[in-house]
Amino acid sequence: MAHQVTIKDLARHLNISVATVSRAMRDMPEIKAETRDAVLKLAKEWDYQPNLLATNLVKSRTKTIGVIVPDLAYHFFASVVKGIEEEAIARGYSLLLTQTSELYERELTNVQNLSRGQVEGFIVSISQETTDFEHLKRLQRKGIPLVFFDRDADEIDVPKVMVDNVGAAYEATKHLIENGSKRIAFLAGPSNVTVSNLRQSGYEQAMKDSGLALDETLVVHGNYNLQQAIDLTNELFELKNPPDGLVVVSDRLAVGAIVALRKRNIRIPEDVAIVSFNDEPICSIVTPTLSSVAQPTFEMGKMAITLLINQIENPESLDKPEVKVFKTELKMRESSLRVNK
Amino acid sequence: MAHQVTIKDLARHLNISVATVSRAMRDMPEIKAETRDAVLKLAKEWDYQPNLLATNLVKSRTKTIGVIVPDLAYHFFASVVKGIEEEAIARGYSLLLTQTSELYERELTNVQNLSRGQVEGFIVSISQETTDFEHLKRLQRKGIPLVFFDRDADEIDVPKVMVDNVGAAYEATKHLIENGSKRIAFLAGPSNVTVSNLRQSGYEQAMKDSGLALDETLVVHGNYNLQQAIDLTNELFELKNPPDGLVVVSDRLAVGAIVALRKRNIRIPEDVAIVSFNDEPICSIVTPTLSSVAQPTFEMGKMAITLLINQIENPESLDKPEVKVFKTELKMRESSLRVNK
DNA sequence: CTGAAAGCGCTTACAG
DNA sequence: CTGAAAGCGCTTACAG
Repeated sequence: MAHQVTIKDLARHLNISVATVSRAMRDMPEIKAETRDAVLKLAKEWDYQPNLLATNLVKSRTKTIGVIVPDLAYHFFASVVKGIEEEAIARGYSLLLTQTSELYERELTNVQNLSRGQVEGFIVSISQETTDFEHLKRLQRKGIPLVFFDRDADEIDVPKVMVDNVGAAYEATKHLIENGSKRIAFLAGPSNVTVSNLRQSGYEQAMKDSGLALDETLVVHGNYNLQQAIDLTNELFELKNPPDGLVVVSDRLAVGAIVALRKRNIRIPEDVAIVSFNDEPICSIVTPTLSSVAQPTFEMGKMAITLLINQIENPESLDKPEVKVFKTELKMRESSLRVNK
Repeated sequence: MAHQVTIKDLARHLNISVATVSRAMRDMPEIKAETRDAVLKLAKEWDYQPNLLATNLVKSRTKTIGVIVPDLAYHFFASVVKGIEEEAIARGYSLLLTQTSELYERELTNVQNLSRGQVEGFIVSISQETTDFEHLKRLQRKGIPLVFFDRDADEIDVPKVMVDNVGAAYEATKHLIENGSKRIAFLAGPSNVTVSNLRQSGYEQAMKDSGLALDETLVVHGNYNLQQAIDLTNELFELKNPPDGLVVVSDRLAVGAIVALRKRNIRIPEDVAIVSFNDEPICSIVTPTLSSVAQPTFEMGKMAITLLINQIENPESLDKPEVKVFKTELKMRESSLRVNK
């Protein structure tokens, strides 16, 4: 077929104007039933559907939202995206879904491309590499609505969907302490990722409050790479005075830690108790099963898009941007539960 | 800010025509350097970027490809998508990424929306539920290029990126037989998923060729749900004559089988040897480590988009659509290796 | 080197 | 109930 069929083709064939075809296609009440039926019949026959680019251009609306996440292969992000998607469909919006693979460069081009008229707003969780937020500030300046979830930029004042990372880490650390750990290490993410830093401060607070020593050598930073988690764990357990508890910033890293500990024949939880974050399905599958802090990912996704659509549909609202903080839940499993303390 | 800045705003402010602004923005050689610089300077100052909807509309090109997969939370799909993405970026194309959540309805609306001028072609892996292929045939009729990977529609003759599922399953089954299994069950996917059926026939062929009985009660069908895998495994091991080998259509299901077997205190691989498909990272993490058939996901993604771009850029080519079949590799791990047969 | 005009495929006052 | 015209924000022959 030479070209896609357009409204003009239909109009010519039916000997009516394009305006009438346009109205008939959208079932506008003023169109005579006969005319409408003829248009619809031919449209069906010719597989005609209005070109969205044209429609969006004239309406200056796309009803589309850009979603930018670090990596869809992370269970956490895939799961939040599912929540975003459900609500988007329910409210008649479409999603333009992109991942940055944790690269600043990708984040930049994704934001720029999508902001060229393609989307009405953004939901973003920033990449590990991102330290320059100019591309996001530009959105603000242009008046394009933006919502952060999980990984945000402190200096950008927009609605955010977060969990109480400090409190969650505090609770997780306390849990290890209650189960008899005294020398607790923290396996952190990259030091520029806010989420990791917040969890670290919750950990530190819990240690202090329990009168336990804070040993700087017990806080180690990695990215979200399995092999690096293994290496860092090995380093920790080659210390003269190795830890007897481990708070890990994510399940992904905790699994690395478990693999390393198994190889070293260090028993979990007897020799070292572990708790981590995200409660991915793998927590119930790995041996020993892994204690982890669950986040309400689906609800977080729904909230993120709700806040965004609010901005889109009430642009004049002068309210201070809301920061929604969701409750977490510590799921206790074998890796931290010591039967005999 | 009231509205996004357009080419007209720049033209008016600089007292030149929109045509000149348009040319300057694209660095066309005929524009005087002075003029160009003035335009670029103001564009930068005002954060102007050409509206993509308008550009695409007039060019009748979007340089964008629709990617429709069942679920991005499946490691296999996320990984193929990464391959697609790399190559897309390298060739100057963008991706419109959507997931169907295995729902036919979503697949339908995704295909329809994107085909309204938004993309120049599709890469699709069909959902579990899909049995009606009309929406995809429509793409063909409209001359919109289409490439399948992994899960295809038999009756639609377009380029496909597959692995030799029959051969891979044959090899996997033979491997179990060589390790002493005689009564081997097959934990299949939904009976309308081609990939599952192909693997099943490879399994059956290997059984026959080895002179082993094919017992219909040992072939059970599930979807890709963990709990169902557990249930099906339990059913298999409540048979009077339970299996001593298990070929599982995917790692996701195999993990369910392992969980069920652990609970029943059935030893792996001593009592039952297991091999599955996809070689997800979890295979090296679960206890025992899981033997699995690896597919070159990244290369498959690159091939899929290469075939698609070929179609887009050489629409007149009359070649018969290619079906690229990639080699798999059986990764042998603890779940199938019996030291003493 | 630059501009006026036509056009991409639609929608929407306005008129009749 | 329908059509002609203008316009969404661009690009591109064509003319000068």
